[in-house]
Formats: sequence, structure tokens, C-alpha cells
Amino acid sequence: METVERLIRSTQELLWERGYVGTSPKAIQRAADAGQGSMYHHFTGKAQLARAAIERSGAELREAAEDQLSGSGTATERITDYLERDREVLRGCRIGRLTSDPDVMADPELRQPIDETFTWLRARLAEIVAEGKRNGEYPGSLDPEQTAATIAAVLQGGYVLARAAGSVEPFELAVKGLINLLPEATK
Amino acid sequence: METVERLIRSTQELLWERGYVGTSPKAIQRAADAGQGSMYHHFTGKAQLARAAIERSGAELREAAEDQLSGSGTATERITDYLERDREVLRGCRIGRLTSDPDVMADPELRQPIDETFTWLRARLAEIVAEGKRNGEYPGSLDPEQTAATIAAVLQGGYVLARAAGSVEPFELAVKGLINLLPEATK
DNA sequence: GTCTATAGGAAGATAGAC
DNA sequence: GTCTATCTTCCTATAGAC
Repeated sequence: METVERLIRSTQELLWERGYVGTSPKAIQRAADAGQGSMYHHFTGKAQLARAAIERSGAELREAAEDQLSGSGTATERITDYLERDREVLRGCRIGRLTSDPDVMADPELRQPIDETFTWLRARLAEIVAEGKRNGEYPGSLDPEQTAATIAAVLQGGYVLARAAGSVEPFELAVKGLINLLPEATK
Repeated sequence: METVERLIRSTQELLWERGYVGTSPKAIQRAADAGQGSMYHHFTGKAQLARAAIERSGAELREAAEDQLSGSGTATERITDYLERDREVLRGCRIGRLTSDPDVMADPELRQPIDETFTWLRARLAEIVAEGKRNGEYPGSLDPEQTAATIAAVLQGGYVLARAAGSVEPFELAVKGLINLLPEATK
């Protein structure tokens, strides 16, 4: 694999595990098996490399979500598939975790791809809820944007609770609790 | 205010804003207006001081939650009061944000008070849901532990989405979406 | 493209004076 | 209890050779 690619992937991993503040250029170089000069030849510095890594992770998150969300089946089926997909729960969300990184939030270049990822996700979920309403699967009282935000929040919050507990259990409880709250098909 | 107290409170603020990895002893000393020697006289180091600060923040979170959760009113009223309480949404949760800090998660002494805080919160919310079931406010099909985890997750995830967006809107959408999903009183 | 050398500053303490 | 000095290592680059 080329150096640039190794640098980006190593940065993705380190950002996921340690965040931006907790990741040093030296650690990236070690993980990518690239030298100091090599890294600074391809990127202006840590920030630019992080930007590339975050964009990549955002694209991967969208693709992975689309796998379940674009399936056939009812709205609830697709949402349930998405919620119950295999996830590395205890590692947290590689995008969501960056929202607690002060240097990421302070730099618009770094925050933008995070914003775009979640904005896309909420819009995509809202579309599916809206489809469910049109099908008569959901009642007219269900607000697509609100419900979409709730679904995305349960996942992000589920990660937080699971990591706090050191166990996937709270994540799974939260997801099941949400699925039970979703309206039954109004056949 | 005494030095120890200023050190703890300054550490609470810095952990909230910058996390553990992003907070240096020097920054704490500056914020607390305390010298190097003073800080190391009262605490063995950054970790011990952080532990004290996290315990304090956890206690404050529990007290604040209890304000709404121990009120009179139906289960849904109390849960809604809790969800809709004034919060500094864009600052995130001072406890939840620490779950993305690698050095906090790696140190059992630091993770413990976080675990305890959320375990308490979920149990407290589950009690209220269980009360709602006994009153006939909620159907027998509602699982208290699941629903409690969902409620806690919506808040934690709401913070994440809001910070990603740089706006409180997603938080408020997620909360409203959840409230709409909670069962109507089965009068 | 990649490597080594160098650099100013911060991180996280420890030691001993006052 | 608090202050200043000192220490080692790491951080984030930049410069210039190969």
C-alpha cells in the first residue's frame, strides 16, 4: 500500500482510539511505518492529515449505513436492521467521538466533515420515516426529522453508555428500548 | 475559597472543556491560581486530582437529575421535565464526554465514577418507568431497563449531534422525538 | 520521496528552600 | 503549604542532505 494511504488509515485508527488531541504525528508515523520527512512531504501537518482521515471515516460511515437503510422492507425493518447491525460498540463511533475533542471542534476544517456526516444521516433516516408515513406504516403524528434525530441519538448515546459501563449491555438495551417505542404498523 | 477546592473546580471545568488528555497540570494551576508545588502538595498528580473532579461532577449530575426525577406528577411528566431541563447543550455532558478519553477509559480509578453515575441514572429512570407501569400509565409491554437506557442515550447522543452541528437543534429534535414516542397514558 | 538533525516549547513531575 | 529550580521526555514542526 502506498505511503499516503497508510498514513490516512493509520490516522483513522488513531483518531478513533485516542482522538485528535491524543494523537501525535510521531504515533501516526510509527503506525504507518513512515518517516517524519515522509509524512510532512505528503501533508502540511497533523491537521491536514486528520482532515483527510475524518473525511474518509465519514464516507465509510455513510456507506455502511446505506447498506441497511437502502434495503427493501418496511421502514421499521430497515431502521431495525440499521440499529442492530454488528458494531464494535466498545470502541465507540469513530465520528461521534471526535465531537468531544476540543481541537477538532475549534477548527472548522475538522468539524465540517463530522457535521456533514451526521446531517446526512439524520436526513437519510428522516426520508425513511417519511416513507413509512406515506405507506401508512406510521401515524401522521410522527415527525420525521424529530424521529430521525432520536434514532441517531440513541446510537451515539448508546456508545457513550456502553463505554462508561465497560459493557455492550447498555447499548443493546437502548436500541431495544427504541425499537419497542417505534409505532406498530397501523395495518 | 481554599486551594484544594479551587483546584477541584478548575479541574472539573477543564475536564469538561478539554478532557483529560487535553488538560495539563499547568493549565489547572493557572485556572486555580495555584502554584506547581501547591498542587503537588495536595494531590499526588493529575490522575488523583481528576478522580476528585470526576466524582464531584458525578455527584452534581445526580443531584441535578434528582431535581426533576423526584418531583410529583406522572412518570411521563417527570421524564419530560428531566429531558427538557435547561442544559448547556453545546458544552456537552461533563461526564459523558469523558468516555471518549483514552486515558480515562484505561484507568479504572477514573472510569469508575463515570460508570457509577450512568448506572445510577439508568436505574433511577427505570424506577420511574416501572412506577408508570404500576399506575397503568404505561403498558405492560414497556421494559423499564430498556426504556431507561433509551432515555439516557437520547440525551448523550443529543449532545453529540448538537456539537457536531454546532447547534442545539438536533438535541432538541431528538428529545422531542423521544417524548412523542413515549406511550400515551392508557387512561 | 525519504532520512536525519535540530529546535523551541509543553507535559508531568521531583527536590529542596522558605 | 507554597515557591522556584531542575529534569526527562514528548510535541509539532522546519531544514537540508541524499
